[in-house]
Amino acid sequence: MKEGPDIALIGSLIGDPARANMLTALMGGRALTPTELAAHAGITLQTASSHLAKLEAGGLLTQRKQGRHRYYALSEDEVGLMLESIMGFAASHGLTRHQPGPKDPALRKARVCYNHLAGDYGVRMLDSLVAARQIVLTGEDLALTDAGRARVEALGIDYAALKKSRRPICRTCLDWSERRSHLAGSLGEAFLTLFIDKGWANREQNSRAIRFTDTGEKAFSELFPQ
Amino acid sequence: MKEGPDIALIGSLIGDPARANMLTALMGGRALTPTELAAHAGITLQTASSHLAKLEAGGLLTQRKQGRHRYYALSEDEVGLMLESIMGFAASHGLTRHQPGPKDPALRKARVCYNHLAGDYGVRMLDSLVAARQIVLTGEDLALTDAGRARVEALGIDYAALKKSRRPICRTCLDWSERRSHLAGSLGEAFLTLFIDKGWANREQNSRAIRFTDTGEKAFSELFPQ
DNA sequence: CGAATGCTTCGACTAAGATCGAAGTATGAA
DNA sequence: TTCATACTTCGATCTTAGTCGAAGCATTCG
Repeated sequence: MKEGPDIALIGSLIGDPARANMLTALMGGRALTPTELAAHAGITLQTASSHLAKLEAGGLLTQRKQGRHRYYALSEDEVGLMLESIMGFAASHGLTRHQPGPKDPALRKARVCYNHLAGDYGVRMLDSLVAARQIVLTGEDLALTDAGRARVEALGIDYAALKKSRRPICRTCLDWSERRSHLAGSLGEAFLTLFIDKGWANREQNSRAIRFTDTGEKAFSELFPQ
Repeated sequence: MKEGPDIALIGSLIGDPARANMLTALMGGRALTPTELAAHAGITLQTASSHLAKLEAGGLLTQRKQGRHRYYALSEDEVGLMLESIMGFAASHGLTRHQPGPKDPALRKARVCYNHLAGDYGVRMLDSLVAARQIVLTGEDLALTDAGRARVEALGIDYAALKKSRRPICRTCLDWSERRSHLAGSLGEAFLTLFIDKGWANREQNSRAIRFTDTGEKAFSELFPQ
């Protein structure tokens, strides 16, 4: 009868507070167990289990069994992008669940957006790459230039491996705190992994915040001048 | 207690089937009355009225009184972008409400995405503008080049007026049928208005589909070669 | 082999909210 | 003024689904 995709199903999955809390926790990028997710949502394990089954059936989550643990994670990049776009709208209307506290500035400075860097630092990184003509817009969203590719490989990122996968290498993702775009896609993920592997940045426990070390700050500023 | 924006509230607003149907109808770009929206959703006027009040309180809709009619519309571009991103996810998981019928190809070819052109034609238009270097990526998403500006003004679009408003002129919007970006923002809206004013294209009644006339097809192909 | 941990399933309770009939308000037309 | 249209508010009903206790699998460890 109606035309177009069914958004009500997805909306109702996101619309329950317990499920929304779990999804927000999973935006931190780590795979989490039902027990951990139940704690995040403030509900019992039984209830969490039923929610997780629904989220998985709806295609938002995937699970991986490992011993007697089950690890849940967001199923695709698209899920992260979709959630971030909803967060963007919610934030712009003052719909926040937290009283602005000490954690807030840290989140705005640098945080994980599922698997890549977001916040002020994420936006600065993309700006800098574009200013240096290492990334440009093509028909299919963003693309690495030859210069960009050389730069990326010099940093030790395996470009060939990214190329092989069917995932888009570069994507834009709308930042809810900055209200501008930052870099997502497999390259975005590779950059964040690089920063952490090099010891330039650390993920905070139970938070989406990313804390840069002093050397990390310096390296980041040199790599991505403003 | 939790950090980050409250996505549950927005999700629950979108999550009710009746409200989702109304929002989808409003993605057609026309402002609609409660009576019309009730018909789209298949509910009585009383129920629709209560839903519309909630959507307005949540910031998704605005209303404009005109005589004894009330016209509801999506409140901002952001709402359209958010809904389209959810539709993108839903469509990629086969969550469609319609049995693929004769209307479907028309929608994929060209349709309204709130206030701008989407579908194959929307994507082709952005591709062509980028290939001709009339639009490029800057730090802040897309931007018109000088060449692009001249082109736009030659077509009769009032660039100065677009510039004055606080709305972004160019924006990307992820297309759910093509799964690539097309042009949103005030320029995207201006282009669609132009096509309709020139008689190149018409909006179908009660549908998001856009039908190009023969002269419209020809003009479009010349303006935006592949 | 128990015993313990991690998780799911079942069943019953409860509360939130979607729905509509009926009545009330506002605008416009005759 | 009177009637009609468009919409909102109120109140009652009823379904849906979120919740947790209890019990049941599965896996690991001693």
